[in-house]
Amino acid sequence: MAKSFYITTTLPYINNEPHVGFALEVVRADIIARYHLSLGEDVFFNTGTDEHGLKILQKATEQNISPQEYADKKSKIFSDLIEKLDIWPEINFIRTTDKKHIKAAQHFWKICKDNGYIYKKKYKAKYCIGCELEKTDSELIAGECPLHPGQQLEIIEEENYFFRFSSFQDKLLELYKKNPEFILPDYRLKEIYNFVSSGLSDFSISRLKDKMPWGIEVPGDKKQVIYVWFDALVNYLTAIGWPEDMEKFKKYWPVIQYCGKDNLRQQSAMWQAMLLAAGLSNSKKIIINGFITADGKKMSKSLGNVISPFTLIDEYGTDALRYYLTRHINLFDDSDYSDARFKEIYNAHLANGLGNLVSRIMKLSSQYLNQTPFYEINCPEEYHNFMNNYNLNEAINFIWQKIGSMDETISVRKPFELIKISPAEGEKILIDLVKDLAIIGKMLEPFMPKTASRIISLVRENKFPEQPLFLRK
RNA sequence: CGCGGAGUGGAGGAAAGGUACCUCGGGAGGCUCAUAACCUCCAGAAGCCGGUUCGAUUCCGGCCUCCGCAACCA
Repeated sequence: MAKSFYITTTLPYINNEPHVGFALEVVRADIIARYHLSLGEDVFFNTGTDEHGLKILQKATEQNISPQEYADKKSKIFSDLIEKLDIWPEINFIRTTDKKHIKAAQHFWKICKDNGYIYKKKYKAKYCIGCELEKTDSELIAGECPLHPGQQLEIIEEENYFFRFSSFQDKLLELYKKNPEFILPDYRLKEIYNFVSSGLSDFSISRLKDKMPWGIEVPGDKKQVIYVWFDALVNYLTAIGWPEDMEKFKKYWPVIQYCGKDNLRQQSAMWQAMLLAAGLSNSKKIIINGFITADGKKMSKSLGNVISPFTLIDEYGTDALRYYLTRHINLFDDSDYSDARFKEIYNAHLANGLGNLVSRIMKLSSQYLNQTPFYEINCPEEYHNFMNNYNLNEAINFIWQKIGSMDETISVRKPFELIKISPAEGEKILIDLVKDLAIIGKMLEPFMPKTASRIISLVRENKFPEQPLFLRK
């Protein structure tokens, strides 16, 4: 039986348009998924949308539609993006408003409750009458709401369910110690270790339905809904059939997760504690991406510098975006984006680099070789090592090094000249070049699926590309 | 001392205890298979101050500067 492989992204919250950071996450996960597919593994790849909670309710109210309508509309945009990014078509797209997920989340709650990790408690919240919203301390400046300075905050008391996060400190620390590679990169493991070491407080996992009806009802309490985080995280289980199809679940669990650095705590501490509370085994690995900044600043709606993946795809094409995200965004640290840089990279590496190389080789090949040799294409060992270690950056660097050395070979060994003087020698060089080009195509498959298949079929049919692979911009 | 990250040629990035690499840009030459593409060569760099070391840009400490995060914010 084929080895199984389960990978997921975080579910983006649908209060805003998808931005390029989510594209980064899903593209990277897709590359890993496609790579494991190419190894013949039985891959389950999950993404979707996180759709409950106050912000969604507010947005829907603003637009005068029901939260479900709002969610349907927004979720569609995300699934369209998945398609446009050329993500593996068999990806599972889960919505936290799916019936199956709602049932699973409630079931998960019950187990945690039965195991004694959920309890009811009164808790005090600060409420700003101006905003008509609860405020957390971190939102306040000098004890006042920054939007309504001088106004007294009201203290309200509310009864909520709490999760005994505090019970899991030792178990979490043990998890981190035992699995030094549980989190990538290692400094994020250190970060979360410090956080958990410093002590954990229980957190609220429900909301009063009167105040916030847009959520999954707490089992056995019609007055409360499950807090959106607690519900959303369960999707990683629901996606692979839990709890109904335990056979499927056992086949794929545990999961490899991609997430942004803002999700470190939720994914690698809270979620892991939740799994322990439900008696399930922990995730296999969590890979933490950095952020993409825009011209040096954090992307935000108020700054108006949010980069839309749709715009980039329309301008440069899907594979160009996939290339940019994997090669020119740091694997783990923050990286800056600018339009000028994207264009520069597009022209230098895709048009002048890869695209031009394909043209020059295939021109020679189609002109001088009767047919291209059929080889079984095997990727070099180094490539596999990088891919198996999730080191997409090094893997793709390796490909471009190869491209560079092939350009050099053509200039230095001049097959275009040799073929006229000494056909046998010229042919031999050409055959090697074509063969290497096929390997490039093969290695590019997970990264740039369309481009890769174009290269491979050009080689196979021994054709000169009528349209350049990447037009100069 | 809340936690963490970063300061490398004109720009953006990488690596490494001992000739600092890549891309873009600048300069010079070459080639003609190719998308005015490609190849070769040249100029140009490590925030500041200490320490460890035969030797540090790399390790350690301090300072300065920048940037995240600070949990019920999804």
